[in-house]
Amino acid sequence: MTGSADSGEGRLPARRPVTLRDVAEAAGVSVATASKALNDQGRMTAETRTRIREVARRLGFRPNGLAQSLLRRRSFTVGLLTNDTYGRFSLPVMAGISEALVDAGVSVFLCNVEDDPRLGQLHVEAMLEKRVDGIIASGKRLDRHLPVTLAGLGVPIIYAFTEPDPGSIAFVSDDAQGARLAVEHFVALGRRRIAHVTGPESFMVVHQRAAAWRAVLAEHGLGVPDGFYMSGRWSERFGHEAVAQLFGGPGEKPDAIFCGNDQLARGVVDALRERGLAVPDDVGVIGFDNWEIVAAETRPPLTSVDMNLSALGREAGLTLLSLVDGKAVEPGIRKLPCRLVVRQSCGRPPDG
Amino acid sequence: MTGSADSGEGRLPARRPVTLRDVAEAAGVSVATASKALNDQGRMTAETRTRIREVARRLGFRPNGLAQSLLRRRSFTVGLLTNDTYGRFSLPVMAGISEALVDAGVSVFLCNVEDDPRLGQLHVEAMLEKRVDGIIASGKRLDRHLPVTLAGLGVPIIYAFTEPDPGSIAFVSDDAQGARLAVEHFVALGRRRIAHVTGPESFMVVHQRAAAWRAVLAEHGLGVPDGFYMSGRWSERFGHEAVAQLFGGPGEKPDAIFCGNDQLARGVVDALRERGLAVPDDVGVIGFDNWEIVAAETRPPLTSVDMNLSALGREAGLTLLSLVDGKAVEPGIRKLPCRLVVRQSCGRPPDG
DNA sequence: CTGAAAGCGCTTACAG
DNA sequence: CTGAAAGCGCTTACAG
Repeated sequence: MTGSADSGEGRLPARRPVTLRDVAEAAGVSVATASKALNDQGRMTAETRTRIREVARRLGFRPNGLAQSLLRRRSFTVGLLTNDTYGRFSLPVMAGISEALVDAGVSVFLCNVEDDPRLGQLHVEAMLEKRVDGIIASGKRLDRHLPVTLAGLGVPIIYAFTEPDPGSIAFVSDDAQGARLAVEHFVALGRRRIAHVTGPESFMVVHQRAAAWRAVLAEHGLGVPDGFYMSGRWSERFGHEAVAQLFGGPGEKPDAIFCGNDQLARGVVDALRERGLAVPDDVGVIGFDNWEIVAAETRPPLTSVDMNLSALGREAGLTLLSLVDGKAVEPGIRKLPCRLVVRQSCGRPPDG
Repeated sequence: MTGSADSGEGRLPARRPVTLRDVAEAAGVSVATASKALNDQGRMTAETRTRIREVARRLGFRPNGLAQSLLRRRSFTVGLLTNDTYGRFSLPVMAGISEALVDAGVSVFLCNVEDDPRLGQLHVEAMLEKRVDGIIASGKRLDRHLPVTLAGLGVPIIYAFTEPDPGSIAFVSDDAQGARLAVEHFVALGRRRIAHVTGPESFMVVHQRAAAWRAVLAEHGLGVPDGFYMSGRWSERFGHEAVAQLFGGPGEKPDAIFCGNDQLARGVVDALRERGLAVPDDVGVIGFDNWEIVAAETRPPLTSVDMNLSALGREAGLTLLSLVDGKAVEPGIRKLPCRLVVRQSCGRPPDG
């Protein structure tokens, strides 16, 4: 049969997309009727409806979302502002957001603003002109602003890991709870001299995690010997330096080290091994971030606190959707729980 | 002065955006005139034009991009399909693409398809409905397809690090050239027994880099002793295993090791140190990828081949823009050059 | 120099 | 049961 319609027709790039009008003409009805047939609106004979649908299918009709959006005053797009394109934090968050939204037919504009106000401005302008239904501002730290002003834009906004405007909604992991998980795990394993090696004190999370570490120790009647708290850089190198200090001098030595991130933990584990100390038998180590590629390659593989970033992204996405739908959402900072991923660096249970 | 217009007016989220009609009414002209005034079209007294502009500015008018796009048949959006959201390859590529496009007023839809055909389908549908001007398909390997069919979509497409459809345009780094850079650097440094430790042979790049390594050696009259080529996994662990084999048995020992990625190189460097071999004095090491966070923390810091991913992304973005503008672009696979980032693991020049 | 009209591709009351 | 009309917010010939 010649002329039979197959989905391969029309591979020329320059062709005009088929419009509703094309469908209507081919089916011998008005555009209005065609529209209603395809959207399950109005009343018409089942026969007419299926015939129109059949024609639409055959022609490869795909409604123009631009026209629909104009009418509905809803673009089914949201903007994702981020300053962490190279980093590993935003990624799982972005994946979670995207996953939550794609099923609602909502697409995400990726707006990498780094720390450049010009880029921020540019992207915000573009988003607004494209009439995004909402914005997610995603960063690396709750205590730092993105290089943009988002207040009073007239668009729903959700913040994730970045400083929110007053009265808005922000998502962040519960760092204190995450840290408790790690330290309590050590305690349950029978460790009694638990040190903490972490990043610079200019980071809010450094204080939150350290406070939780101290609190758990206190709750169990454990002390913090001099030098058991070490704040420095977020680097393997500082992990090495910390071990040199912790084990180099006189005084009490730790039997466990809770680290502020996985890179520190990696440095700590390597340094311990180089000193002839066994991990976890002599010293247990737990990291933070559960950065798979570091945690899994550490020898032994690293136990680490996972911030559930992609679940957090999903939550953020769904909450934005609620906001867009006009639902009322309580403002404030929502702290989502972390989980401990146990590998081999922390030690086995006493009865294991 | 009461009623003076300030940019802070209207912070209520539910307010209607101001339209061109609002501007026209406020300025006492027709919408047509208002449009022309703002777009520098048509002829009118300079006075009228500036007055209209002033009104628009005062009202905070921002043209509705949806309406403009409908008319222009150009949405000023492109879709970025990727299956590497968690990985480190797509990121710099995405950043480069985004950077190239933002200045042209083009926004990027982030479409994470992982390896799921359902997700692929979903995102392609969404992009098509939203009338993207073009698509960039970005992956991890030129020898693997994304889980989507992109042929015959009627939209310009650029491929980056993923298998292109026949007759289309793809960007990828020049792996052979990158490998040559590394091996020639070793040769220039006076190394004569250069081994190659790399990933699985199921990867096309493994063959391309290995061939270049062999070619450079041959050009300099250098041989490949038995066991100097080791193909395994892309992991630190395999780096360790490789060193154990290279230095554990009898036979000739390498004075340089070119590694297929930075994780391998990291494993190799660590293993060499553990054996008491000095890097770079006894054995030079060069990695591939220039994954900053690994390369910089290796002791000593790793010399590595950089694929210039973000420049590649920029090229891909600009090329897509040309296609969208209807310019003819030669199809084929474009290989973009790598560069060698010299740190300390490869050794200093003989005269250094 | 300015405005009325038509139209981008669709949807939604409202008639008939 | 189906269609004509109005309209989303804009732009662009075309009149005047």
